[in-house]
Amino acid sequence: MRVILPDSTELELPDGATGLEAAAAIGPKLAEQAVLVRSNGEVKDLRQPLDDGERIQILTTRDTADPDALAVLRHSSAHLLAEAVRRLYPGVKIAIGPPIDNGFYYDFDFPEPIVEDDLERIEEEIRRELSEGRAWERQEVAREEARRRFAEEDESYKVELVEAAEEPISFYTQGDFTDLCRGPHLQDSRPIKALKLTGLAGAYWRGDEKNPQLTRIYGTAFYSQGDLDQYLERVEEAKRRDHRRLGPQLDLFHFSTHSPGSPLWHPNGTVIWNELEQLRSRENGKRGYQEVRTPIIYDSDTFWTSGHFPKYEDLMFKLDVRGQEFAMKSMNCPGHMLLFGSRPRSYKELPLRFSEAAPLHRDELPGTLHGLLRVRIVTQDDAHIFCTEEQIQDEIASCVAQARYLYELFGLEASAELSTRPGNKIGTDEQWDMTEAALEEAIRLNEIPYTISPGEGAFYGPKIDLFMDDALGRKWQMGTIQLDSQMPSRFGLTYVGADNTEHELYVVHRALYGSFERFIGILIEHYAGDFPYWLAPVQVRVLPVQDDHRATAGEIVGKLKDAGVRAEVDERDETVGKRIREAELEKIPYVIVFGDRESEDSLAIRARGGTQSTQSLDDFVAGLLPPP
RNA sequence: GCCGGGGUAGCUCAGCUGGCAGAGCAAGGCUCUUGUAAAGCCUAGGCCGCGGGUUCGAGUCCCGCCCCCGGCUCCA
Repeated sequence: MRVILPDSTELELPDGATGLEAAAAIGPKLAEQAVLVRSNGEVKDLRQPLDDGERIQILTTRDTADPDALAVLRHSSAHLLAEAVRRLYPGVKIAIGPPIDNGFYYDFDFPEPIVEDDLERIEEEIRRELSEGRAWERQEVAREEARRRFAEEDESYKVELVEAAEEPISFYTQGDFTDLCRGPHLQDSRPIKALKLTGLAGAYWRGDEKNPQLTRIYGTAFYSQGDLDQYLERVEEAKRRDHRRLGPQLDLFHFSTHSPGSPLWHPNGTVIWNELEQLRSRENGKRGYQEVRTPIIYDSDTFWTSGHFPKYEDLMFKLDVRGQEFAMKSMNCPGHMLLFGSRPRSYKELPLRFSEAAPLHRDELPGTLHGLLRVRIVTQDDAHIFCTEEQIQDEIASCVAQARYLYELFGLEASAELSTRPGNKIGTDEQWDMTEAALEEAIRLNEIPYTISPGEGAFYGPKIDLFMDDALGRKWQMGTIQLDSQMPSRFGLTYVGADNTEHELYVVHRALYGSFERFIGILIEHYAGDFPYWLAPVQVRVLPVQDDHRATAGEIVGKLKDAGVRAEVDERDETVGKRIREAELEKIPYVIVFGDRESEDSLAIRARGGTQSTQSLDDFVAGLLPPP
């Protein structure tokens, strides 16, 4: 048989040859450094036979940054971790141990709980394994045999996995440790040059909180110590961008234990909020949205009608109002439904787009709160578009386009997730075909990378969720665009068509920032606090050099303010160097130093970061960019 | 909510096996009249997260609670 190499040359091999044999046929050094085979985007273990005509690429220990090469290294590292834990903690049960984005983990069921300090001795044990050296053997076994072996060892989680495992079922053995595993794995442990256990956490078996909680040990591994050092440095750098650190530091907001999960916005943070609010208002205005204001609290009947109580009751704050139960809204839909239903509606009014940025209160579980990214007061840039069936496609497309425009404005990169029909859907398959296709087309048209989550849509319609990463690479849902016919019918809403009869009404729920809180959190990390000029809380600071420059500096600030610039003077009795340093730490876009050498026709402008120029006041103001 | 780690001055942190609570920066005062990332001197600042317990004595040990951090679950 023959296989095709990356440079398109063909390699003649005996039938059934493995990746390792292919590597050996090319050169002994390649065989020594090989870690896995990639063919058509899939990865294969070196010990598995190749197919005739297969296009293959052999990855080696020198492909240190290749995601597949790293994954295999980390997967093998996870097995070393399991081996170590099994030796150190008799009676432990092992669950699963996959590679993940920045490392790997393995889940265990310990007879006695372990603590963080235990990681050190486990890591030592792994180091010992590494110095002894380990090699991986692959073995394919019958399901019954696999089940028997794990049952004998009392590895109940593995028995469960065997039931669900796809054929062929394979085992990998290193040292005296054998694990059920699809592979691929390294040939031996020599390429693992750097390994570190990074954390300890609880994790539910199979991700279901009804299942027992296991102990997850996180780690990471690299082909070189330098790569590990670099990775740790990147993590440190990311921590410096953390909005929970920068927010209070830049005097944007803080959290108080008197209202957990609800930020208190300082003047600086409020400036940013208001700029975003105005942007929202301008953009919605251009697209035919109408601003509305609806109540924060409603009686319980409303939430039974809307369907929020059956599903979200335990995350809603409830109130006793003179013996009657009320609740604070966790979404704007009910108010907008009531507003729409205040009088009969004609097809001539549709589409009708109501927008409102009202605070929503959600009683999120304490353990889930996370700075601005997960809060109990959520201010969505919400809107509900009431429309006919024929208008759905255009309205969805327009929402996605607006989201894309918005994100590009900030240089943010989003990814989308399309959630399709669930098992308990209502409506016909033809309707779902139509609406799912409409949503997918809108995403594709706007060139947003996306994945499909089959069955994750609401029972009344499919949805698009838009995600972004924080500084540490964690994904957060931002915008959401959801199609719905259920809510209007729950509130008995229809419209009168040209034929003078009532018709089924559709509504598109959409938020594009997602929430102001989360969006600002992401922006802080995205810019690392260096906001673009139009968002910067203080845009220009003027520093008089000596006392007798204060008067003129004050006049310059006055003129800047008249021109709409957020300017202030820093006339504190500190050296110029100190005041510049502080302006830099506060990340103010422009500093103007004003002394004997300057005049209004010739100002010394220092841009954030240190570049200096000389400009007249008028030229400087003319060069400032207005908000988008 | 669950697993693990934390909470000491406005901020960053030290405080060994229980024995008078500390540093740097920030703040306030004074001196200096200042030129593109930190002038000098002085001063003040603490319910050691909250509540209970053990002890002659608790920041330190034990129990409960709150909040924060890393995850899980959940979610904009």
